[in-house]
Amino acid sequence: MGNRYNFKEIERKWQKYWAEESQYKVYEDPEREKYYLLEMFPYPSGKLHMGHVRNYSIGDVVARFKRMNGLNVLHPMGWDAFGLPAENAAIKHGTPPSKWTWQNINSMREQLKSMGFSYDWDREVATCHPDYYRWTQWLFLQLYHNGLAYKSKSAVNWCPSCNTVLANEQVVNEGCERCGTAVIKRDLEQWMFRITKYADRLLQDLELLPGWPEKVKTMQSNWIGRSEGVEIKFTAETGDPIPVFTTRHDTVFGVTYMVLAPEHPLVEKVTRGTEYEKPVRDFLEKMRRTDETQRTAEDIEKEGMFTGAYAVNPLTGERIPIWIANYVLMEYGTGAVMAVPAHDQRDLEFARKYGLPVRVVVQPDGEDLDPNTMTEAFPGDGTAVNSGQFSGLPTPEAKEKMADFIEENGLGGRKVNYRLRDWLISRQRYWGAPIPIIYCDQCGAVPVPEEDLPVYLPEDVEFKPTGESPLKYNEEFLHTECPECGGPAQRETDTMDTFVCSSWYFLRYTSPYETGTAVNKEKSDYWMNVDQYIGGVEHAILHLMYARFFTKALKDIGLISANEPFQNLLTQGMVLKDGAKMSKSKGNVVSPEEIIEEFGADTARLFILFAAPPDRDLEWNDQAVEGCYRFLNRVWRLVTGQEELVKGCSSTDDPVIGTSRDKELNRLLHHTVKRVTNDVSDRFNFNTAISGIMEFVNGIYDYIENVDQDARNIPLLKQAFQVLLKLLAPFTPHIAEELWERICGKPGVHLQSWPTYDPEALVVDTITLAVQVNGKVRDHVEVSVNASQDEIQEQVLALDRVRELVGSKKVVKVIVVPQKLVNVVIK
RNA sequence: GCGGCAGUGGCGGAAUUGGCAGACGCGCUAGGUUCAGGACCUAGUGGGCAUUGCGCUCGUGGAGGUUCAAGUCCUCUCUGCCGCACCA
Repeated sequence: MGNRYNFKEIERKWQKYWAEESQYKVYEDPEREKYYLLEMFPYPSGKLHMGHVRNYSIGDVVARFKRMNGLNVLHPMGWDAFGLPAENAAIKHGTPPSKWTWQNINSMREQLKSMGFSYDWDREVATCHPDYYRWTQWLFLQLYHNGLAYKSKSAVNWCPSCNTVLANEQVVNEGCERCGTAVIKRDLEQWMFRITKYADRLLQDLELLPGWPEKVKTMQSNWIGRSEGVEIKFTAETGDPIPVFTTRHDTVFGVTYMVLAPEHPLVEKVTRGTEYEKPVRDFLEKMRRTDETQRTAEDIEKEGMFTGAYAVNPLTGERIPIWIANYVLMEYGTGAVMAVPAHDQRDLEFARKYGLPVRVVVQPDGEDLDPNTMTEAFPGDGTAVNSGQFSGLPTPEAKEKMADFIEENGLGGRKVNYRLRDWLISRQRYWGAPIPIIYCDQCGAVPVPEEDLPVYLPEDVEFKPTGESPLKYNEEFLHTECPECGGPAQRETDTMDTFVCSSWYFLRYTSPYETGTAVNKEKSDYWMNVDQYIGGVEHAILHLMYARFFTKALKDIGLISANEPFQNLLTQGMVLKDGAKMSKSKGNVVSPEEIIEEFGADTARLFILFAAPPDRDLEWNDQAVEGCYRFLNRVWRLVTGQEELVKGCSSTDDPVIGTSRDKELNRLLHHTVKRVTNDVSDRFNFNTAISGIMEFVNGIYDYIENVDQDARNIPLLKQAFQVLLKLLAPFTPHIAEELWERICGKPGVHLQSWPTYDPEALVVDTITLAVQVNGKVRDHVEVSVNASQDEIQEQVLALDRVRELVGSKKVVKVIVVPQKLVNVVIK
């Protein structure tokens, strides 16, 4: 091999070597401190994109760094392999989803390997493999037996284009998260996970996660949407109870009407046989139609209709009309609200539109609301008025007293409501883990016995052009025996939401070959929690909430000990080109393959880590990529240029420092170690870590250029080169290993201990202080590092420049900031 | 509307605890050196004014304030991005 930086040859060589040496294989070792580093596993779409490269490059730096710091690092990789694209490809090209998926996995695995990521490939999992989904099914059964999985008929979100139901979380702007098609409501019987049982803990335990971004915690907390209030029992004149949930029970004296959601079961009952029956039915029909199309409109007009019925306010005994309106949601609270137009903007708009009365029951301090003219509701705190014995109380107190009153008199009670819904996991799709349930005419829904798992997904299937699941027509799959009575029975043909599969994969990595259970408890106890999780912020709610739910549920069932899955979370920014996210439709995609081909994996990694801090968006810049390539060439020339001089890595003695040049280089060396260590370990600021290494390289060049060959301190240079390669190792592993082999005679830079710095070496004799006059820098002064404040002050005041500026003015005071500057204040 | 984040040269970004704004890199300019080929080396590079000097001055979205000292703290305000959005 010549002396040029031949990245292609080098990268291939070391990837092969590391694999042969099994350098990244790990075992549980109670003697050693563990570190579980995890990046979100990819969907095997076929090709790695820059987002993956960024995610996994960040992770690999941390993994390699922690390893060099002596930790036992678990760094696994796998495939989130079930999902719709495989089926779409099957319908389009006739390739079976399984074949398509495994081909993609194989080619993406090769691409990951060509980046030099240090995964323990022996722990690889794929959620579509029977050895994996068998345990997904098994976990479903555990949830089922513990009352956390149930079947229920309800109005669900249906995507007519994907031919499946969607979880609440997968509905974005009233459309399908995947294809954007407007979602419609259908009444279906579906399998659900009782995540609402964990609502409070999911919310509370966010406090146990100081290592998560505030943004993600806020999003989860908003999604859970906890609100404290009171449920009050209103009663219709028909005798039917109409409970309402409110957070403003202190305004109950201001209720002038009530509103039911259009889907509320009482609507039909109270209108049946009355003159209102037909108009209400027409209205509901109209609502249902707009529901499907127009719900995305920004400010849809509040619309409603009187039902002809009345209810009684249990606190006042007042008779109030019952309306229906589009702004009341059946899914939240009780599907009915008490309307207080003076203190709720929606109620006020509605009241004004339909001429309903407005009554003020809270007066703000120093104001006097007029119910006849007010155009904006007053939702704030004030003093209760027109509220019987509660009048005169400030809002917080009124809330307490009235809640007590309501409870004492049996009119209702305090209640906590959540926005979070149970997790609907049934999917009417083929390419997913079959739900292990059998339907028997005699016995009903019967869980598949654990010993019969897995319920295999048949792989030779034919797709209907309609996109309907082939499982429905697969006789062999469909027909079975009832495990209870042995009679003929049918299998559930729905599969599980792929988010179920990804809600526990981090546990499987801890014991991927375990055959007796989903997770080996001893091993997961050693490895869990994940110390650092890295991935895109787009999973802030769905995946991260589901994984937290699973962890808590499995802990309660006794399968694991962890309460939270991910101790620290880093959400990386997007990779942009020309200011926009890379996408095929915009034509601004840069493929990782091209970059690896042109500049090598080390350059790709270096650029992506150098161009921006990991949590920020990163703008792709071809020229800056070349800049990184030039830097690696510069490193290459530096080390190979001195190769003969600095050969040999056996001596561990510190070099003897003689000249001031030596001292300078030595100080830079220790300074760089300190800086890079801090940047990588505390802050994950790889961009500044790399700039530190660049300065170090510049410093070594300076030394070589300014010191004659025979005057160079060879032990010092040796140390400098070794430290440089160790610092580079986590970022650009291949070139670091190649150059290490060249100067040390054998490979192994990644097995070295991370360098430490000597605080002594950082100490200098003199330091340069900035000299300010009235806060502006006017001069610099060199002072002894031991100089006292008085000595420094004296020295500064004696400076020509300072004396000139002071002139006849008076020195008011002199501020000396040690190590930094001196400010002379004059007047 | 509510919540979160951000705004610094031509560009990506530094400034970790209030202490020299612009590290490092890209780009650009000039010079050198090879042109064996994605070069390399040296010097310069925020604006304006001076450039026979070493200096002066303005400058971190905007306006105020606190301080000897503010990108950093406080008040108000503008802009952009992201998330949620009839949740009673």
